Amino acid sequence: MAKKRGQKYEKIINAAVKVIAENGYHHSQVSKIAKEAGVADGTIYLYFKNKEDILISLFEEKMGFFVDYIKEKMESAQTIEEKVKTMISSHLEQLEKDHDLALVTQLELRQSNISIRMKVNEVLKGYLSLIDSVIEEGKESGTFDQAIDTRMMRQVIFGSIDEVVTNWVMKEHRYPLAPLGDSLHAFLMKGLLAPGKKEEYS
Amino acid sequence: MAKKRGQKYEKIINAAVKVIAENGYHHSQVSKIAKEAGVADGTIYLYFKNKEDILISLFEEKMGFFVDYIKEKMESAQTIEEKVKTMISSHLEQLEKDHDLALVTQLELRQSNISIRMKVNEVLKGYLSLIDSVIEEGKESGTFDQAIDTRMMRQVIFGSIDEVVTNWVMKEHRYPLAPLGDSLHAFLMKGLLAPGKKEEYS
Amino acid sequence: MAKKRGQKYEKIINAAVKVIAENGYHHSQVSKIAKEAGVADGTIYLYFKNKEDILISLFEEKMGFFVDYIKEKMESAQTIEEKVKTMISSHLEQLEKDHDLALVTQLELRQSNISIRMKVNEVLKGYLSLIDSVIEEGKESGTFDQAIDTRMMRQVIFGSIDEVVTNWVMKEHRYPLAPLGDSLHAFLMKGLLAPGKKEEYS
Amino acid sequence: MAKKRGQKYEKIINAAVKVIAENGYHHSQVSKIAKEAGVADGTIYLYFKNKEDILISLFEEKMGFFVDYIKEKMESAQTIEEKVKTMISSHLEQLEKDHDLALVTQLELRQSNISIRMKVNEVLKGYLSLIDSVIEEGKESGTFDQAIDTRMMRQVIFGSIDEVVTNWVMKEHRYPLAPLGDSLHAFLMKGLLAPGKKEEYS
DNA sequence: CATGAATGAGTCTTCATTCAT
DNA sequence: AATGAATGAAGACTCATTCAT
Repeated sequence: MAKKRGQKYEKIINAAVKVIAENGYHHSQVSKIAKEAGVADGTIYLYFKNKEDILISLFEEKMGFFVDYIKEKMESAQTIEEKVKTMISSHLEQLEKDHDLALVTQLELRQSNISIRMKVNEVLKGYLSLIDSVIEEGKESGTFDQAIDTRMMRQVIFGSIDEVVTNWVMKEHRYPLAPLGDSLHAFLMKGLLAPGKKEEYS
Repeated sequence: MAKKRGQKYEKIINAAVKVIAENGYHHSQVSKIAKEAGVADGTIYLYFKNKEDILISLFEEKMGFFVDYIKEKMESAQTIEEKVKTMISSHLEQLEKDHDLALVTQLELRQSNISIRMKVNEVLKGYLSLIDSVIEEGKESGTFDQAIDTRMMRQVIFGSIDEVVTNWVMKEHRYPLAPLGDSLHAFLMKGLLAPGKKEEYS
Repeated sequence: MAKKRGQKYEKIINAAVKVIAENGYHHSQVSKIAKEAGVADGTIYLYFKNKEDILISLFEEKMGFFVDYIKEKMESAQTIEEKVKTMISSHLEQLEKDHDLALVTQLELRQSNISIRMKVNEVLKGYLSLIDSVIEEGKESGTFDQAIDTRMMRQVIFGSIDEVVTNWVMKEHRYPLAPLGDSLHAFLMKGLLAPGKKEEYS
Repeated sequence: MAKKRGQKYEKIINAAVKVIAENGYHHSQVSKIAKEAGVADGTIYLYFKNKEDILISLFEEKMGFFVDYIKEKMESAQTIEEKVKTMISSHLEQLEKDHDLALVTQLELRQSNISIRMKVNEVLKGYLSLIDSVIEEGKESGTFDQAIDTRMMRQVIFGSIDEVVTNWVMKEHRYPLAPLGDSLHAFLMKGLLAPGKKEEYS
């Protein structure tokens, strides 16, 4: 029933981002999104099952591109340290480039109900797996401390970056975000590096 | 008008935690909270200005006690490392003890509208200041790296702990939370310690 | 149960007039009247059956005095014309003296429900009978036209005075009310006088 | 947003008149009006901003037609006396024809809050201006007494007619209303005519 | 007599979703 | 495929009144 493509599909997703960024999650009615997209209310339901589906699709679409971009950037990284650095910097860069998207993913979409947030977490798994694989690779190559609990470390890494971005959004993007990537990276590396590697890194 | 104390005040707050934990934020009607508290709907409004006020008061009340408990525990800590360890462990312990409260603060209350979340952030500031003061103290005593950006580090610490707790709640408390405090502490310390202190600590 | 006298009874009535004049009928809660009267909410119910009873009693009390005053003034009138003139002037004078009361009787109390207004009409009957008796007297003495329908004339007289007062209240008492009594009287007399009496009067 | 026309618009207005006439102002819930109109509750809000808007629109719609009808009838009147007579008779005739409307405009709508009544007064101004223009015309043509205060006379005329109608409604339409128009007219004319005109008129 | 904390019935309005055209 | 008018369920809050003290 709901076609997950077509130019109107894209139009509606982008309209949703704009409307939510401008009006806030709770003031973003389907009719407002339809108007912004230039379609009739009913048309929304030819492309999306329901309102929840718009939000989840929005996140899938944008986050899919988001993760793909990070992966692509990381491919040119040589060392594991560079990979971590690239991951952090491309995470920050992308969100800094699109204020609306940052506002929607960091603040507005988190006001949605549990069922949407569970689906959002599903989408996030791709990114979390990427982080996991980097940590594992570092541990296997001996660069990272073998004793590290991968899951916990992934939560720390993601939680740290996420908190930094959220604070930046809540401060209404009043300072540049990307520069924070360096100190964030430096800090995380200190915690990640294997005992013998510390000096090298320093 | 709204009396911020009395046994009914407490009863209503605790009823709100239970009802929200059981039904989710969006299905927690005032009448349901009143019923759980064993009072009439109208009685709620003798103690709270409106529904929003219940949620903010809930957070203030519980988070006030939460931070006080952490502060008290930290008083018996001798070294700065111990302080950080105590902070993390008492943060985790408290939430592990009260599953309902953890669910409400980590997931449900974050679905509320911006105005509530702004107030919640105000309340959180007490805790964030505590983290700041610990970092500053560590930097001044030479235990922590002087180069550390306090604000960013506070975000990393809070974001890490918060993410760990949120994951635990989302996994429906299926594993013990407190034990994660040690590795979290170990990791954060590695990032915090001043260059010369790393060996000592190890 | 409800005692229709005592100093608190008077206090509550006067408080009601003040509260309604200041806040409007629909924003005059029983608790507000109680506070203004300096008594507890529950005390109101020792003197009045219910809220409706306060309003009716207010009207009875004030209108009783109002009609008594007019009657008294009319006693010293010699001719029937003077009686009419005195009736109109003392009607206007009394309301001009007490802006709060005028506001309450002309505007606010008319927002009450039908059952109150029916009771209010009962109270008004005393005044309407007075008007009737003056008309009848005029007709019997030959001063007024015998052909006049007493009921209709009473409605015209009361309706005219009432409309003039209401307009004055709605214009926020911005002009003196009493002076209008003369032209009102002159007009009504022209309509009332018997054919042969017109010249005399002029 | 609110479309001020369409057959549903009319349906809802007429349903409101009927429901208010039958149940009284304070027992006329929006859902009751919707049911009577044969539409869903929500449909009301496609045509009216809110409940208040229904009542104001009702008055505007009906009173607009009411005044237009009187104006039209008055056009065929030759003399100024005939104009006054026509004005009074068509005022009474219209309300006598529609008992529900009379009940709503004379009693029920006056129980509404100040903001509605202010708007109602705005609508009434059209009628009051009409009365004013007749009085002015009579004064200019020498038929009416030049000394007459137009504003006061308008209040007397409107107040008299209004009181006569209100009494008729409160007596539950138990007697015919229109016949009262003649004596009302006769009375008002006596008061209005210029000194020299009285004999002519008689 | 007096208090005032507690009660609980009652209603307007929003907005996601449908479906006849 | 697209429209947009119509639907109708759902919930926070007020305030007159009571009654234990």
